[in-house]
Amino acid sequence: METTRSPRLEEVALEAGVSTATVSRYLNSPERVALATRERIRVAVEAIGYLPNLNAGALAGNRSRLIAVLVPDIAQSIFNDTVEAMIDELARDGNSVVLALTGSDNRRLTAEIDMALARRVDAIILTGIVTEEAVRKRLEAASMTVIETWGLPENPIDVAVGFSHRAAGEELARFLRSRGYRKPHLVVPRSARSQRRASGFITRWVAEGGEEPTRLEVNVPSHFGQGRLSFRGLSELSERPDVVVCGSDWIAQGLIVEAHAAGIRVPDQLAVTGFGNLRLAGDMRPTITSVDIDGAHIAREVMRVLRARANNLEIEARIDVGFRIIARESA
Amino acid sequence: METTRSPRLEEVALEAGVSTATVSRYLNSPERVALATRERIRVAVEAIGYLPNLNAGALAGNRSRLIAVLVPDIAQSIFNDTVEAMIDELARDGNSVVLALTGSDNRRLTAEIDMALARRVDAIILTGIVTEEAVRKRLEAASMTVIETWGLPENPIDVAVGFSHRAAGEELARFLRSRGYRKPHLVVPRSARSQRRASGFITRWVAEGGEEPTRLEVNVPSHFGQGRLSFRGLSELSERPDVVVCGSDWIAQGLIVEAHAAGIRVPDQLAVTGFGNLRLAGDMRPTITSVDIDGAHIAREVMRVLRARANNLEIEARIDVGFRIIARESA
DNA sequence: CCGCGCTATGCAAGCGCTTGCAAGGCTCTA
DNA sequence: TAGAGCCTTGCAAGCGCTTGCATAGCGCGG
Repeated sequence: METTRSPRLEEVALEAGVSTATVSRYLNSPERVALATRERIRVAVEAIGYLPNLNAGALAGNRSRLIAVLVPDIAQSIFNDTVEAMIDELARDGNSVVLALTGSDNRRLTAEIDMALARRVDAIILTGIVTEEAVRKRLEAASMTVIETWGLPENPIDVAVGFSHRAAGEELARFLRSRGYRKPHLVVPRSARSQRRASGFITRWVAEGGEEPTRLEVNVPSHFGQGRLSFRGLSELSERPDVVVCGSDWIAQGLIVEAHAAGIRVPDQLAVTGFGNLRLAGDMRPTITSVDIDGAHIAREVMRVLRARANNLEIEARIDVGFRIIARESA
Repeated sequence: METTRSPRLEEVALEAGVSTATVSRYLNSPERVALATRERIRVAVEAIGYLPNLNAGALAGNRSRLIAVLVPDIAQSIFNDTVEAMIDELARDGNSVVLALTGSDNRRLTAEIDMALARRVDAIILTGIVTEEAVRKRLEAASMTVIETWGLPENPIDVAVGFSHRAAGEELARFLRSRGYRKPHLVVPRSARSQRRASGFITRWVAEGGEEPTRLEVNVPSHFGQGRLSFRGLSELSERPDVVVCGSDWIAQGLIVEAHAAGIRVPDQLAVTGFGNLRLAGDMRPTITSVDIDGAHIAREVMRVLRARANNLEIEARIDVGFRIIARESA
């Protein structure tokens, strides 16, 4: 583990016969350095094998190029596509992502936010809406770029990039109604988002003359196994539903597998919808009708926000990326 | 976005009537500060709402408390459990994780390694073994803590925490042989790890008197849809296998679904095994026989390595966390 | 009552960059 | 040919911490 200290900017400057200021400029905004000088520095950097010390840069420049991304989990997360797309985009711009896990625990959320602030990250990206008031306050007090994704609250802490879960629920209700279903049953994960969708669904469904749907709540994160359990729960209902609206594709998938095992044909005897349009939704047999959220789109909008902020430009506080119902075989 | 600069160590020191050195010590090793002083500083920190600037700390202390974790992807990754467990453990120790995505592209891997070095991370954690020589060299040259996980190479770059994929393959061969299967078919993702397992399986299978298994290669990351495709591929074989050894639980799951759709009973007419023992393996119908890798165990060992390094203690270069075959209904 | 060995604290020199300011050198116009 | 204006570069003052070294205070044995 004994190493000679890694080369500093100064060594490069010496080698190239310029000042450290010029090398710094070359590294951060090459267009401000004359072409010939650029080349000399390039050669020097190469020769020395110089790698800048980003911590020093962050301190001096008050810009860390570090973005905190806070998610509940990654083992079983509907956000993974979005997070992956964001990390890709951010890396392309020379940023690094500090990924922090919050579970569904506000204490952990708070702790991770403090950590992010201590790191002086350039922005904090949250998946989901922050409901807890204390957390909101803390974030607002920091007066930094905070991006809430996947949700679209009335009053974002700073900026929100997402879609209306309520609208998604309503749209789904309309869709199923138009397909002639009569008796939906909702399987709703205990997250603010899912609850909102369910609420939208019910409102719309009833408004269109349907009778109040039955519902079952399940824990988050939702997973395949819950689908199976949910199916069993159906037998306890006084009347069997004709369509089960699941809070995630995993639940839908599990439910379909269990239905088949019980000899029930999907969608003939029981229709099913999922949410998230994970890859498996299109691969499942039958393919699963789902609601698609374009993670790459969210990532691009997040980048747009970040770039706007970097250039002191104005940006909308609420960016709607929408959603699409993907009609497939299961409903 | 106009803010007054956030409070510095000095303000806290002033408020508490001590020097910045003492506050710094309080923050980093409280036991070195007298009890009464401790309390005064605690109150001052609280009153001021002080959050240390970790970038400054990293620069001054030559310790970033930043750990880079490099994975191919997270959208469809068998490592997610392990990564999640590592992030949890690391956060508990006051570290942050910089998550970088490398795909299966060596250029990206190299770029992300450089980024990690520029950040002066305290350690780099890789999932999977680094095969590319240039990358190895770069990492060795950095002479820092580098932990390769999930694999167990003969000569780790620095430290490896994982298991022998070859042994896992061999063990699976032995297991299936003992269960009386005669004609296995392998579905092998194009990753070094999977290839190694396949190779171990074949060697062992043949050594035990079996005939050379057939095999199908699939792209990484593997997913549910490939399972379905793999099933269809079976019909092209001259003789139908009695067990399909899949490179991941997702493939196994997809294959089972497709088999059912084709009216083939699993495991009666066709047995299936997965790999990774994801949650769904236990939830699937039939439940999937799989190979369990204990992500939390890997995470704990990684922490042990990190702590040993922090205290300049010796640590084994190869830490075997093993694997367990979980026999379930599907094979 | 002195000196030794601790413990608790302070002093101040960095850590390796970025950037505001200023100056030198050019080009171009009037 | 002088001045204006731009481009390029250097100077040097930080950015907010950590930590080696020095010092002060204290208890205690001789």
